[in-house]
Amino acid sequence: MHPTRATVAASGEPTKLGFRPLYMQVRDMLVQRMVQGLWGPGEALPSEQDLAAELGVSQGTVRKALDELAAQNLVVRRQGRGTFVAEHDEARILFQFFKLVPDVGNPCFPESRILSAERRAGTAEECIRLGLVTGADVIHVHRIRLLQGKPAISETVTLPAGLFPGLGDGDLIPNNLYGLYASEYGVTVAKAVEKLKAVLLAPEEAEQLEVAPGHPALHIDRLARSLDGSPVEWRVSLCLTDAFHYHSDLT
Amino acid sequence: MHPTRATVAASGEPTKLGFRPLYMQVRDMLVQRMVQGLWGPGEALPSEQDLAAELGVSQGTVRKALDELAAQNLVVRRQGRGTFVAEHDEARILFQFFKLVPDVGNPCFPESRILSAERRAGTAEECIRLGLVTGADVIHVHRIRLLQGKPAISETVTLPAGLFPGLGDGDLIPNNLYGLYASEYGVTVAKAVEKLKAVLLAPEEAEQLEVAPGHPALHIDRLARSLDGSPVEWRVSLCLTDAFHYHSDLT
DNA sequence: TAGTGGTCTAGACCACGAA
DNA sequence: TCGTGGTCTAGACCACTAT
Repeated sequence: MHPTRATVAASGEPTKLGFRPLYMQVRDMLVQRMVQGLWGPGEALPSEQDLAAELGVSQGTVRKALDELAAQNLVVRRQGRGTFVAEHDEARILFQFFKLVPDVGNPCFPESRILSAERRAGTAEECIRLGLVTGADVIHVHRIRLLQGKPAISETVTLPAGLFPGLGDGDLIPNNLYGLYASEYGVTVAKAVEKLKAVLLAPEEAEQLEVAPGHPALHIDRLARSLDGSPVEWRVSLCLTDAFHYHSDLT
Repeated sequence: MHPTRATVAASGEPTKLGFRPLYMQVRDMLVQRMVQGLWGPGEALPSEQDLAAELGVSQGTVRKALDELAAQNLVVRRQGRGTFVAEHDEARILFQFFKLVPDVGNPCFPESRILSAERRAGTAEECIRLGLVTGADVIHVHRIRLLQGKPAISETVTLPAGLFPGLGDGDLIPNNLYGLYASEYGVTVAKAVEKLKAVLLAPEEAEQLEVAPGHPALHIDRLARSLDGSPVEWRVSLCLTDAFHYHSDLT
């Protein structure tokens, strides 16, 4: 049925050195198809049996690939229904990407008040962080985010303009940006890295957040990456942590 | 070979309602044995074949159980050698439990300077956080931790005295506390939850960290839990984040 | 009832590490 | 050389969902 080492999708060479386990090849191919937008967020993937037949591997191998994708939150498996591409709905954002929760009460999604949105040449730092050539165009958004009705976060978002044509040109900018990236531009935020520091607010920042200058705030520097690992968004947030805290699970 | 639903370890009932998949039962039993100290940190577990034979399940079922434990960092699998109970060596602490890293350079383990260590009745808050009855004895340690040779963290650690008899009574308190808990008291820290806030340092705290009062600092409140989920340690850290940051992976 | 993912088994061969 | 975990297969039955 199979040679000693089958290679999915017949990449040509007999894969002597540098071969990879079949299930990893299957996993990578499935990711590739998601990147290409073959299946959009919320859509069902083919069944394990169908994928196995198409790729010429056993169902167990497809299953192991899908299990890994599920562990990375890239797909959601539902018994009796199928396997679906993960969506960036508010529930997922809340449990995966938004770590600021009230000291008392349940996690909640912040409202947004846009202060500015523009397209311009990126600064040196912006281009480096986003992996762009110096001087490439970026989209820059500044907004205040409210929790429990009060200003809690001053947030600046910087995006590669090439990935998001037309974003912010008069359009409304929705509260849930990752959902917009996915639905309008086919860009899926798959993971992010955050760097946290404690800082003092400058007068301007303090005014936006309606506290006194010199008030302490949590400074969060986040770089979000897409399915293929390329930088998609650089986001810097200044968070008031008087009634909230950043939740971190060490497992 | 097996009834419709085998139950590992013959817990008596035929497991009608509330039965659990075999691999979960196997996983829980393995955790139970680690809790009991049957295999100490760093020791090898029996091979998959041996465990399968002993428990009367297939090797695949044991494997799935072990894979889950490996995903939780409770065991480490090494091809060709065996499966080992995870240790709290500095490498693991560094990648799993110590998230404060230099802005430039590699993560490093902090040195410690003990300021106080005492055994006393716990405060109301301490007893609540640790799940103890009001007024139970706790061990309280206060130390300054140094990174790159300079004070960076003021840390207070509170433990249930009952779990750690004799700790701090003249003994040296090592740098790596989780290693001590495991090796001397058979208590394995398996996971923890942290709450982060930005605060201003009070005069006394500032003096200990050799900065000016009112300097911003990252306030980290950590509750660590053992294999069975019971609270083991409450730790509050005040961290200078001028040259360091807290690293958080969102995956 | 049909189709999906979830569990469990049995057996084969491979890659790695230690003796 | 042997024993370990790692990969892959094939097939069975179960639980859940939709129709």
